Amino acid sequence: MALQRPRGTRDFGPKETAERQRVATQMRNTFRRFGFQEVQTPTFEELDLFTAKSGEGIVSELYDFTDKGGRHLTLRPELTAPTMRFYYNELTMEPKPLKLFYHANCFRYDRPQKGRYREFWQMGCELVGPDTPEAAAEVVALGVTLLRDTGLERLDVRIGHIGVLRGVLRHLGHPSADGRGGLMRAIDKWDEKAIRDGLAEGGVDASDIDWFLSLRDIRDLDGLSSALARAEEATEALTQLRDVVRLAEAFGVPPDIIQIDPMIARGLDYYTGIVFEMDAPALGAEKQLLGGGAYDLSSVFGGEPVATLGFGLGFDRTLVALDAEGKRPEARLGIDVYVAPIGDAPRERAVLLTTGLRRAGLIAEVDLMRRNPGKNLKAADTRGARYAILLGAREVESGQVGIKDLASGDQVDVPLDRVVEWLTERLVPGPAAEVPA
RNA sequence: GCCCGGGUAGUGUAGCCUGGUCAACAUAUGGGACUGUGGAUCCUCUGUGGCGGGUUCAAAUCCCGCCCCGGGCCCCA
Repeated sequence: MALQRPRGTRDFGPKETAERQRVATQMRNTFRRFGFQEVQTPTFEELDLFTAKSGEGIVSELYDFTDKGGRHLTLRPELTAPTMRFYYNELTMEPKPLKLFYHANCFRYDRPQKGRYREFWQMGCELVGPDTPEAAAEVVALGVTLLRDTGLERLDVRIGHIGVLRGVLRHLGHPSADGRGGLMRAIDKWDEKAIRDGLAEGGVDASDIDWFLSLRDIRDLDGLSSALARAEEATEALTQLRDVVRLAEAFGVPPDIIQIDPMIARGLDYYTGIVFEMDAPALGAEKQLLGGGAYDLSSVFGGEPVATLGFGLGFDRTLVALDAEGKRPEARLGIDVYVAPIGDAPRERAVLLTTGLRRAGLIAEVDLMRRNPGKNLKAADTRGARYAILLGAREVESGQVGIKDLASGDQVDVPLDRVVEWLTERLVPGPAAEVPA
């Protein structure tokens, strides 16, 4: 084959498409139960949208291009920036809280790995307006509910607050206390050497550096409070973090899966408060499923500052995690009924019958290949049909057709004008009818 | 960008180390026979070495480059 699909992209067959669709539908329903509404934005955007948000450095990982009008564009690498662009363009006067979610394909020029593709699907949401612990807690709970409702059992949730980290740095007199620059990245990756170097450059003495490094191992709120008693600069953020965790439990998050992680920095400049990440321990190197927090992109868009919370979720990776746990839904692609004419004479009658079945809402197929009865039964079986209808000249004559239950092999005669009724009674709701929309 | 392992009909495998007797087996699909239930059975067509180069009398087999897949590093807005 000379023509191949591009690296890092995938084709999805009927079965896989149905399975993905089913998980997606499940997730959409969860978003809706939390009061979020789905939006769509363009597949490509102005290049500047993403460089303004994330810096020039990201261009090497973008599918950017120049169109025939000389515009610098790029396929979207993520959906937060487009959604917030949409907000600042057209939605600023919508009633608050504004709850938006999305599910769409994104593109990054990366080295493909397990659960990581050049074209991938992201789900996510933005909650615009409220700056309260309830809002943050609801978003965290939404993320957890979303993943657990798919059937995923093992999930690690780590939650922190940028203000805690910044408060500590301010307490230590470090100039990166606004949360910018290489030190934050070193903390996010927890590169001890780089952290030591970074803190020392900022004039932090050795004993304080050791104290800072020791904070990472504290994974509960009480322990953190006593450890940070000396750093008043972090107190307010710590109080907020405590409120959010408490409320998240009230919003339905099982208490035992939350870990406090004061050192989540998300490697980004625009986070302002609560930050969180969720991992599937069943996965290897690419185990992070979801990440988000409270942020402010108003400077990028030049609009009024507005409190915003959101997260992005790797949809493909979530499916890999479900596979790893053996929880991926099995899609059934079967049809309800297969109509097999016997001989050429009743062919049109068979088509008319099929039309009637379809109008009644059944998934019905009729033989298109003029097979003999034996081959047709096999074909019906291959297509996963629950029933086959045998319709020959004799049946047309007597006004009865044979309906064969393909699982049991039992066959009964049913009057032609009662076929739809007979099948509908037995098939709705049947397994084949559960095939997701 | 780096390291490791792979790539044989649509699918699943065998052969590779030790070059020739090799392109095979299963299954699936298409066509046909059996003339109305044969979901069977039988016959049969099609289809294969990722791509390119090298070594050799001879390459699926050995060597090199590239492409793609998988695992890991880096990155991950």
